[in-house]
Amino acid sequence: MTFSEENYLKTIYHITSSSGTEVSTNAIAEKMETKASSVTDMLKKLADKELIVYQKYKGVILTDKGSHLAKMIVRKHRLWEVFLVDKLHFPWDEVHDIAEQLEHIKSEKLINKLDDFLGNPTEDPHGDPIPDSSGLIKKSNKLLLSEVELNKEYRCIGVKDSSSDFLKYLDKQKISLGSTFVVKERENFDDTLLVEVNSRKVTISNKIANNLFVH
Amino acid sequence: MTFSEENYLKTIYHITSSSGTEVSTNAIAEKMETKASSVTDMLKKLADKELIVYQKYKGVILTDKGSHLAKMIVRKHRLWEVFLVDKLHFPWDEVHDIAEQLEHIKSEKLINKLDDFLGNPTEDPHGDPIPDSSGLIKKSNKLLLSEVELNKEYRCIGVKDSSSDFLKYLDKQKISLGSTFVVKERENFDDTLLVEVNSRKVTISNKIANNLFVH
DNA sequence: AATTATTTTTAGACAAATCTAAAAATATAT
DNA sequence: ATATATTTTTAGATTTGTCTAAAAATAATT
Ligand SMILES: [Mn+2]
Ligand SMILES: [Mn+2]
Ligand SMILES: [Mn+2]
Ligand SMILES: [Mn+2]
Repeated sequence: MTFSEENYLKTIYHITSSSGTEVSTNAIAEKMETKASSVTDMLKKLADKELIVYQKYKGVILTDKGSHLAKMIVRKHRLWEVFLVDKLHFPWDEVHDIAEQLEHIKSEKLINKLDDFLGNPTEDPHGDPIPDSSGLIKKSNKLLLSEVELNKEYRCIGVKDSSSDFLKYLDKQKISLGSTFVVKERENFDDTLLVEVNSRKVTISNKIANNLFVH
Repeated sequence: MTFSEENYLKTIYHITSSSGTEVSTNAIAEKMETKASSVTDMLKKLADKELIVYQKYKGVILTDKGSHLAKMIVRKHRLWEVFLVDKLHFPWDEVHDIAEQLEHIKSEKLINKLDDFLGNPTEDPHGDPIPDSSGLIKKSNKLLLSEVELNKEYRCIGVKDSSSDFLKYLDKQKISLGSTFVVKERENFDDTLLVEVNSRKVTISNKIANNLFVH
């Protein structure tokens, strides 16, 4: 598999797991910042290799084979992210781009040894689950901070958006995975929250609250 | 730079540092297992980028810029090899192929952090020197076991050939970097050596002795 | 139901990296 | 010095992944 094929597969996997249904040509093109015509070309190739089921104009879904391969790429991506943060002490907002490269390194033995070296982590630095070597994903029942009850204690377990901008904002507000949240007030007009973060009062907009997973 | 450009640059660097003079098209083609015509095409590209000095039919040499870039690729290759052996406990004969992939990962910050994480090693698992971040290489005065005096003690500090076959042979004979050698006898007919390896008597052919660096 | 808008696919072009076959330059041998 | 052999370069083709522009299919509106 080429880097390009792997990137398409991973993108289709990510869109599927949030939408659930068939993935459209345009949705792929948008996420990959490429043209729809390029996507169509690649879909034919992936269909030939039986990694996706593709019917003209109908969108695509991954086959079992394609889904497994996609999960293996995600596994590599997230394990490398753990390595970069835990071992090399990269800040969590700088690891994604490097992991985009490392996820294409081909060696099953390497990734399994890396997994052991890291202590078989189940989550990456952004709280996303790491598939195990057979593709199994431990899913946690997570809530968005925006949907949470007042005056109950929650722990931050992940971020929905892991853009550098958002992660740097969280650093500035001293919010990280493991922080405790108690929502004290919800402003009716714009759903802004008044939250105690590790007992420190912080005002959090609805947009921010919509991108923080808690438990 | 593309992977292909990096591989050509590295190959030219390696041939230069053993031969010293201009590198011929055919020498590159042979080492890269490709055709001379493909090499010519790439040489034009590298010359356009001022990474090599190229005159038709005259062979090539690296510019300062090209030489520095080549050393940075070698640096990455060897640091990753150290990581694989020291941290992930790969056997030393399995790391080269994986490092061939990892050497193309682009991030200066990554490689410098990796360097620190590994304790700034000066040599890779095969005894080859690791250029520092400015391209400086600490060179050691090493001898081949085949050229050594009788009844003097030497230490194994590197291998010239690092093919899997040779490294596995050394594992079988329990020879590794740091082993002590005392050559007791040299057979005149074929230069076979009788060597005490860590006080254990071993017969070593001339071909083997020609691929072991000692000090 | 017919028209308009959007999405998707096709057709054809292009850059990168490779190849084969042929031509040109250089090196070797008689 | 001439002929022969080797090395290197060019010419032209191929594969992969991309693009633009146009055509075809599907979806949304009137
Ligand atoms: Mn990521
Ligand atoms: Mn992540
Ligand atoms: Mn190597
Ligand atoms: Mn090495």
